[in-house]
Amino acid sequence: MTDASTTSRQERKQASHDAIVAAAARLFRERGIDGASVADVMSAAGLTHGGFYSHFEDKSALVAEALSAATNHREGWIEPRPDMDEAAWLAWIARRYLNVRHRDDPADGCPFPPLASEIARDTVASRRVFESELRKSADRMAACLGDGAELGAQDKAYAVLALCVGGLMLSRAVDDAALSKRILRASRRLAERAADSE
Amino acid sequence: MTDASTTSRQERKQASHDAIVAAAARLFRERGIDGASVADVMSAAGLTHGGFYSHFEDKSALVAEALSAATNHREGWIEPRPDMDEAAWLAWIARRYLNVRHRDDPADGCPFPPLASEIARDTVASRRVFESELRKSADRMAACLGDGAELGAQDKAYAVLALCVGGLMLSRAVDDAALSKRILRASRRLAERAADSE
DNA sequence: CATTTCATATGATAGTTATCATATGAATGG
DNA sequence: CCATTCATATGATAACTATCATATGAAATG
Repeated sequence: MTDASTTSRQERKQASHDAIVAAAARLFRERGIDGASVADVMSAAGLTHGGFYSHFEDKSALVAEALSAATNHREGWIEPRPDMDEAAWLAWIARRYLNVRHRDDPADGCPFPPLASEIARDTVASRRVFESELRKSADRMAACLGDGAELGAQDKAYAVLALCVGGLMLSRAVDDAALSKRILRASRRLAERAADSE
Repeated sequence: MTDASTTSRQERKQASHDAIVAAAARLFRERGIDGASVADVMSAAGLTHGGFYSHFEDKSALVAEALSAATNHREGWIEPRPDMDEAAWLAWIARRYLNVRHRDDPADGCPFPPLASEIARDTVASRRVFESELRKSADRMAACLGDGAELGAQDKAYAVLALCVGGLMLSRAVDDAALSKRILRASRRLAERAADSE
């Protein structure tokens, strides 16, 4: 119960915990929640399946932590750019999100598009985490936007997030590369129109 | 091999086939593809699991047919309204889609939000069907829109679809009812801005 | 150094899954 | 009517799932 020497055992457990969450964050985004089993996650974390339940209550608890970890890891994607006006910033942020590199790398990308529909059917706890992470993203985005007559900065943020999430999802669900790019580009253009030019 | 009397056997098989597809279209939208087993679907269609493989090659073939059936069933949601100008039509169509009734009834709603992310990981065949159905929706929508300077009617259609799909998905993934409504409302407002007012 | 603790591994369990094989019984076609 | 076809039911299979129980071996403690 000493304090100064936080034991190596605790540290190792924490390291395992983090490895499990990191592996889950990648696998869930890549294959979906149902598509990645507990054993898959544990093995991707370099462990065996048995120890899982000494780290998490159940799979859904892991879902919540993994979702949180994935968004925190990507927190920086919404950045203020004082050199830009609102329209330019929207064009910039939309381009940062709606592009083929992001489309083709779900494991490292935004967790909202691949996970939102499964989270919608998951536990209340998971939905609360999703909500909290979405709020954070919207707040960060709103700080870069101005209030317009019909649409406040917060509202703009939620709408632009919806557009980004939907655009990326649709671009991943079609087969034709040209159409996929078209969806990305068209969504970027509409995002710019969230700006109020007064 | 007579023609006039299309035998009752064929008719019954077709009826069963249709019942399976209809049940799948509902269940997949409600629970996701992984969330509805072949046996679940067959039982919802009033049949037992065994006969499934005399109707479909495999589960993925059913996914493709169910997706197609669901979109065809909802084909009418995109309607021309010659009495409205572009902005009014966009406000009207967005309101028709982004509302709490639709949000709370996925089994009868648009299949894109609940299925897109799973389809993105499914077979090429499924993605082709998704693409084809998305194209149909976009074409119908584009016919009600005008070409603008930066955004053609088709592009507007894809962007508005992305916004609708994303907005509905996010509104389903959060727990707080007020936030959910806010997402719907904000997305509707942004949809109106797809209009070119010249 | 002996003992206890505990993180993880190994090994079950019960349930679910997609898929296949065979049985049944009604509709067909001679 | 008898023989055949065939849509569907019943029943099996092998793989996979989340979860739990116990074993093991290294670290912590006295």
